[in-house]
Parts: sequence; C-alpha cells; structure tokens
Amino acid sequence: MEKTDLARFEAQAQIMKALSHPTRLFIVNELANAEKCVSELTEMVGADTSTISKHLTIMKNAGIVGFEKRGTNIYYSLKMKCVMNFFTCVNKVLKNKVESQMAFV
Amino acid sequence: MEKTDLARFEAQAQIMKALSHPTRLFIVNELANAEKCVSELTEMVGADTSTISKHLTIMKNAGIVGFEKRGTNIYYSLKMKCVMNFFTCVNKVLKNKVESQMAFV
DNA sequence: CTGATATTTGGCTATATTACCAAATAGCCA
DNA sequence: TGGCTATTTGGTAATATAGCCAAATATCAG
Repeated sequence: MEKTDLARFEAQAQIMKALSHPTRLFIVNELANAEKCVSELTEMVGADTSTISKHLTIMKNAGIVGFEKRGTNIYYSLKMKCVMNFFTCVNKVLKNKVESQMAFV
Repeated sequence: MEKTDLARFEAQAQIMKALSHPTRLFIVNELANAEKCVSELTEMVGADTSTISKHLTIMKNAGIVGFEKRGTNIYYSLKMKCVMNFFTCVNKVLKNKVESQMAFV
C-alpha cells in the first residue's frame, strides 16, 4: 500500500470512527432535524453532560458537526449533511442481514 | 432515546465500526475493483495473514463483504457497493478540514 | 463581584480493539 | 495417506475508547 494512500485511508477511518457509536449516531440524527445545545442532547440521551460533550468534540474534530455559541449555550449543528444518504445504504445492509438470518428459520 | 431506536443505532454503529480502520478501507477499495483472496490482500497490505483474515471476518459479519470458496482459496468481494458513494461524501469533509486549516496559515 | 447555569477538561477504571505468533483446520495433489 | 498451501482460530500484550465524577472555565443576571 502506498504511503499517500495509507494517509488518506487513515483520515477517512478517523471520520468513520467518529460515526461508529450509537450515541453519536443518535446525535447526528437529531442534528439533521435541527441544531441542539449540549444540555438538550444530554437530556435526550440520558448520560452525563461530560460524556455528551466528549462525543460532540469527537465529531467536531472530525468535521461532522459545527457549533455556534449563543449566550451560555453552545448550539451544535450537522455539517456533514451527506451522511444521511449513507444511512439509507447502511439500512440496506441491515435489511439483508435480517433476511439472511430469516433463511435459517 | 427509545429502546428500538437504540437497537437500530447500535446495529448501524457496528457497520460503521467495521468500516473504521485504514486497512479495512483499503480492502474495500480493492474489492470494489475486483474480488481478491486472502493471500493477495495480505501481500498488498503487508501484514500478517491472520490480521487480514480477522479484518475480513469483521466485514463479513457486518455484511459488507461476501465470499466464495474456490479450491483452497477464499475469494472475498464487495457486497455493500453503495459504500463507495459515501467515500465521496467523506472526502468532501476531509477537503473542508484541509481548507479550514489553510485559513490559519 | 457573586451566584447560577452551561460546557469543557482531567483523571480514573473498565472494556474493546489490534497486531503478532503459534496452532488448528480445510482442500488438493503426489 | 502424507505433505503442501490457504485460511481461520486462540492466546497475549499494547493501545484506544467510553463513561462517570470532580474540577475548571465561561457567560450571564443581579
């Protein structure tokens, strides 16, 4: 594998990794509808504020979400809109998996 | 978060996770061109055979790749074709990241 | 400035992932 | 059968990730 290719795959993998956690996927789905502040997301998820903050930092660093400070709140929004199309693709794979499991019944 | 939603996000996260490693992304890209057996991929990556085998198992379980046994070889192929579109999306994010870093120079 | 709220950061523990080596398994051919 | 090649599986050590608590930081209202 070429060195430049490796660097590209590592960069891509970092973005994929930032999308590889149930809570972060939940957040992405929420932000697809509307921007939300940390406390709103915290309440929706039902975890510690610091946990949500860290999840948001990971996605912020990956370039998936953006943020805007308004007063004491920080509003996060979905920057990577195209990720929503991919979920359709992922759901297709899940559907196939379910069907192939059905075949054994 | 609803219980059924959580289950869906967990399932999606598992697929994303299976795509969150540079070596696995390399393999996906190779398999997009043509099916390959484990030893071919092993040579291309330059890692231990068992390492590649485990990467392939992860993607097989996620439903990302399929396989076919022919003689002593096992040929892996890309099942989740739509993932290739997503790489375009991921590369857009990377491009934005590079540009926003340039802004500081 | 003080107190109250919102968010991030540091520290710690538990768990998960990765890579390599060694050994097991499977198919093929002499 | 016995040996050869291809692949998977088990074991282990190093590293990364996730969650919570406590503490730090920032903004606002009085």
